[in-house]
Amino acid sequence: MEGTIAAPKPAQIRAPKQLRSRRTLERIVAASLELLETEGLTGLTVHKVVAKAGSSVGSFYARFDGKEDLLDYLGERVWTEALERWEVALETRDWSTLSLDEVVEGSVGLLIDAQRSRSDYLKALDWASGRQNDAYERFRGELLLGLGRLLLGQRKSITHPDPELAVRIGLRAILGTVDAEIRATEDRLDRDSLAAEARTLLLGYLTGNASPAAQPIGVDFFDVWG
Amino acid sequence: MEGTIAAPKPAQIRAPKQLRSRRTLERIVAASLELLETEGLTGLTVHKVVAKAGSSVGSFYARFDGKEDLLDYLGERVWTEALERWEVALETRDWSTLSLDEVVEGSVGLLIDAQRSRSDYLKALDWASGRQNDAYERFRGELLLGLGRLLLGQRKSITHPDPELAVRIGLRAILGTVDAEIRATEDRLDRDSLAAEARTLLLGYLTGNASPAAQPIGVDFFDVWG
DNA sequence: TGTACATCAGTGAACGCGCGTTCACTGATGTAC
DNA sequence: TGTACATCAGTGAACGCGCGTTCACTGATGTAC
Repeated sequence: MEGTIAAPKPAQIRAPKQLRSRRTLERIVAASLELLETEGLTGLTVHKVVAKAGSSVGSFYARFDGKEDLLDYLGERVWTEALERWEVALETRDWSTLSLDEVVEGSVGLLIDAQRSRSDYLKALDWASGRQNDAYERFRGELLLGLGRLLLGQRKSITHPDPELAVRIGLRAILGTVDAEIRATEDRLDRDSLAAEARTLLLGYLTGNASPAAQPIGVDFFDVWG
Repeated sequence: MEGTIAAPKPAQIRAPKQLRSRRTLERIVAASLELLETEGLTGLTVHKVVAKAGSSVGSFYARFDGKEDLLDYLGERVWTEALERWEVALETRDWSTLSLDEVVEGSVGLLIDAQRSRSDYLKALDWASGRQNDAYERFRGELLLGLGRLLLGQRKSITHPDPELAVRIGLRAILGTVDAEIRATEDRLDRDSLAAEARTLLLGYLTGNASPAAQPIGVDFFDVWG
């Protein structure tokens, strides 16, 4: 729970200079994401992508140096967009006026919604590739860092002897629970129950007070994820 | 948290009938696991495997119908072995005489050691393939199921209004934390600190009593993972 | 113990497919005067 | 407005590499009498 995140990693492509080629690029990106979600990483071939996008291999290589670059670019796009939404979600509210209880509730909600909104991509690319995860790790790092700061803002209310450690462990625990629920194929807990349990868990760990949720703040308030 | 796990899935190969070919098979398995850990799933090709194993493609296809079968077989081997160790670990002790506190401590230790011992394989194959995870999911399911039963054996000490749910969520949270720690490349928490925090977290969630670890049972007691 | 035969095990050159990538070419858009 | 030229965009046949897989063959081990 320190400094900033690893290297930026450009993910550079030859930028389109006309509207026409920008559209082609967008079609290629869209086709790639679709293929990733339907057929997984193995099904993602350059030929299939350009066929689905109604383009051609030549056009593809006019933008990207190779397939590798496509993967980088996709990750970059998906996660920077997620990051933007995330920042909006954080800035929407003045967290300093809230109690720890409320911060926990808000954090848990944000975390759940953020992960849920990317679950398709997660399943397709990140849980499946094991290499192209840089952008995701960065996003995940930002989530944990941002929420960690929020929670540590309520430091006086945290009774755990090592608040930094507690926040780090506690957030990871919740993130793990959320990921597991998202991956689950059956008996999936609905969002609000999940949020309530995660809140109880985190609050109990931080303060030693695990009383069940008093009065939910209202979950939709935090919902900025399509 | 119910019934038993999905379909068995045979992962059948043409069994060796002489010592010589059994040895060859073992060399192929060992070489595959090594390649998986050093070069990842992409680096695992039949030619490389047999070269590293000091065998030949013909020998390979005498055992396996194809590469797909190798993956199945590897997963089967790794996780059934893990499962056997796991069962030994469970049966080593009479859990019914322990308090909830002790059961939590023991469970947490088992979970951590089980996951840590497989972390290389997890990184190489399961977090990287996204398809061959059946065997791992089965193992993971057994972990959660077995520990869930243990914890629910102390049902009276659990104050959470829905003990089944609490156990399920709580265990997933810990598993998530452990996975995250294993994946971490820097600032990795040492095993005992991780165990202590996980214990506090789980116990607090289940009972509302998050007092820091009174007296560790002795972590080595549960250590059956090389 | 020896001989004949069947089965098991191992070898590596060869094949073919699919993939990523290149390239010579045509067409569209922008710019200079 | 028109003409000439440069740059951008797009096309798809072709190439070559690496991979999974096959196959004809040699050698080792087991079995029957």
